[in-house]
Amino acid sequence: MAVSGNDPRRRILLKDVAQRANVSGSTASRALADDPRISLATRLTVKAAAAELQYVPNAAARSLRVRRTRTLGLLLPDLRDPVHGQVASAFEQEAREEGYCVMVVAGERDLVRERLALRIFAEHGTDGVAIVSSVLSPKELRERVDPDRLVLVWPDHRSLPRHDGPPVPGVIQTDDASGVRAAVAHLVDSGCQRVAYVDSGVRASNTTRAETVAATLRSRGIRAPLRRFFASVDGWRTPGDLAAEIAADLPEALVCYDDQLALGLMDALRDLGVRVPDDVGIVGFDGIPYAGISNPRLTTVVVPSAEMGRVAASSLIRAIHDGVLPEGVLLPVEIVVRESTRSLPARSGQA
Amino acid sequence: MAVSGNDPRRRILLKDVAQRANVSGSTASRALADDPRISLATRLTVKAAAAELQYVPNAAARSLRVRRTRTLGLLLPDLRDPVHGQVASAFEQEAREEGYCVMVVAGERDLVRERLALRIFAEHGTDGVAIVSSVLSPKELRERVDPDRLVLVWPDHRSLPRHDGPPVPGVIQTDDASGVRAAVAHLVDSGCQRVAYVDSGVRASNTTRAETVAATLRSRGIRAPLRRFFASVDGWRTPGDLAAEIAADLPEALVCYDDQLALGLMDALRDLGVRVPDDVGIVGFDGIPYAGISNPRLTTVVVPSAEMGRVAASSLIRAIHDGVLPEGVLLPVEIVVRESTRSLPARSGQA
DNA sequence: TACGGTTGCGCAATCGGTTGCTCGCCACGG
DNA sequence: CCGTGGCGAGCAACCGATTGCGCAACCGTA
Repeated sequence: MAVSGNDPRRRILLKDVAQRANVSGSTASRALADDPRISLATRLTVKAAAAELQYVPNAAARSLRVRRTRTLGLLLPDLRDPVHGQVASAFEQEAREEGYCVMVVAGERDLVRERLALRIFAEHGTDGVAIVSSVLSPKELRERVDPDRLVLVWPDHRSLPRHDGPPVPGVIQTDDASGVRAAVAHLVDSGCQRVAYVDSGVRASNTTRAETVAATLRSRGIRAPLRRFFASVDGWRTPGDLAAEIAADLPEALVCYDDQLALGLMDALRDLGVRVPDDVGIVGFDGIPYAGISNPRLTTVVVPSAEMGRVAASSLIRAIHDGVLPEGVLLPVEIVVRESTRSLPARSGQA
Repeated sequence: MAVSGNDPRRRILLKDVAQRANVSGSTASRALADDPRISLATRLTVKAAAAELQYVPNAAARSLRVRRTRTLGLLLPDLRDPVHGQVASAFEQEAREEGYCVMVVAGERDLVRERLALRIFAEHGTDGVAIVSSVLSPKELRERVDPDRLVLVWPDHRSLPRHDGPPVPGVIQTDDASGVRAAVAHLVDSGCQRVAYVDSGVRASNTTRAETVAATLRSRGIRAPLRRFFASVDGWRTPGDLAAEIAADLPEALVCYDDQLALGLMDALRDLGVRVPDDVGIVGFDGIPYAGISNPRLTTVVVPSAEMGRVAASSLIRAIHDGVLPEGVLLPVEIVVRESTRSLPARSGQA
């Protein structure tokens, strides 16, 4: 019948704790904050009272007063794909360990939703905001969010200044270019001449990787223009269609925009009787877990997704505390050679 | 030099809006809330002022007064794996569409961290909490969180009342048992007699699935006791070790705890020269995207992860509005037969 | 006994919206 | 001409914690 306490389940306030400890609210507050002006004895009494009453402070009241929420906003395109999952996971973990909690919004690569997210962060007074691969321009982002409390996580540097310049404060990138170069170099070293690039074609803006592929091929003395494929034209296209187009005139190797694409393509190629790596070599990008256990296992450029999330959170927190953004970071990537590009040298001038 | 406004970049308050609209703060507040007691003209004036000044209300102040935060807490074990990523994604999306935002914490299957998460939710005054596969008991959860504002998402029903009873309010489950039955039935129909179950062995608590496998086999007239394997004993074990143990005396088919395990196992078995499905059939569980493009493609019991997240959020929100928890939900699962169990009938009594 | 210096604690203002109650004003009917 | 009703808007309290400032008690010392 009666609830466990004698009160009608009312939430415990600081004032209740104070009352129980026979001190004022101010003293209780200071005691819980270990203010040295409060005697040790009083502090212990107050803490004991708080524990007994199961006092839980009201974050809204506190943040109203102190103008900090110990909350971070995380805006990313999607929580479903492995890369962003990794980033979000590491970000949340790092934040949590520093005593911050995370408000996460998936912007779904939509301008309106992303703007809304930023507004929500503003309303809730997040102490800082991290943005992963936004469709908003860095310029607009910095207008809408205090730039000193903002870190940009740009796994690929779409619409960001090329990272071959000096690092931009608050921007965390991966060294895509050298990853792509390593991938192409690996293919060329394996004897491939006819390398093609398969772009997600979500937006043609990201021509950087294709350019890097082309440049690397040229630097290796391969003169033929780079063939390019697009995983999606005008919004949609099945992996089967893409595979068919590729199979119609098979290159020796494919560099794919990311692992997801590479794996899907491998699957579709299998349906067409195209063997990997015997008929065509494939390289992915990202290093998602499934790249390591696919059949054949996928050669890929591993980007440190978790590290990105971690660094993003710790940079942001440092920015909050010091008031100044840490230098930008360019994280290294690493090529991992697996079966999908093995035994390539066995093949030479066929067709 | 000077910032864009004439003010020293001070945050815009309601009072500023009121001033600009020549009304009092109360009127401004009511106007922005479309209170019918305020004349239309005044409302428009106030809204215009708010828009011009780019007014952003302070959520802390508001929730302090109205005792609602329009924030939901989401506690899950991990953001990295595809299933929880799906759940989180759908939860966040649904919440966002209803005007709530989500505070997410990964509990990492750790008692302390999960309790801490609940406390954080309490401090921040989340209007509701959703918990996915906690290691805390439902009893403890309901003690620490207002049970009327709590939904439990239990993809497998570990330590929850078996779902063959009446649905429990606020509990969202999947119909695991019938999924497992369908999987086993499929194998038996394909001519398999010697079916084994491969458990994640994170905790031996989840014997339910193994029991269901065993019971289904018995009901199909197969008398031999069920062989069980464990993907982890005492915390760690490589897929290779597991595969070796299995390969040493190969069953005809393996039912795996989940897709991740199944895919890892397939990979490890391939190293041992064991062919799937020719030497052994494999069934997974969850229906993660990669199950559909693995080689061979994985037969699996598809659970509606996104649906779980969506339903969790909408149930929670309904609970918040109506003050009473919607009935529990048991979501259907579906077996999808793919290559990893194909051509099984071709094989019969070999060793 | 008186006095300066600590030490320990409480008063009351404050953070920024929200809302119950009240009040002024105008129109209309008696 | 005055009473009444309704509409539109403002005053001030309130949500719950934090904190600047001040005060009282107590110490030791002269």
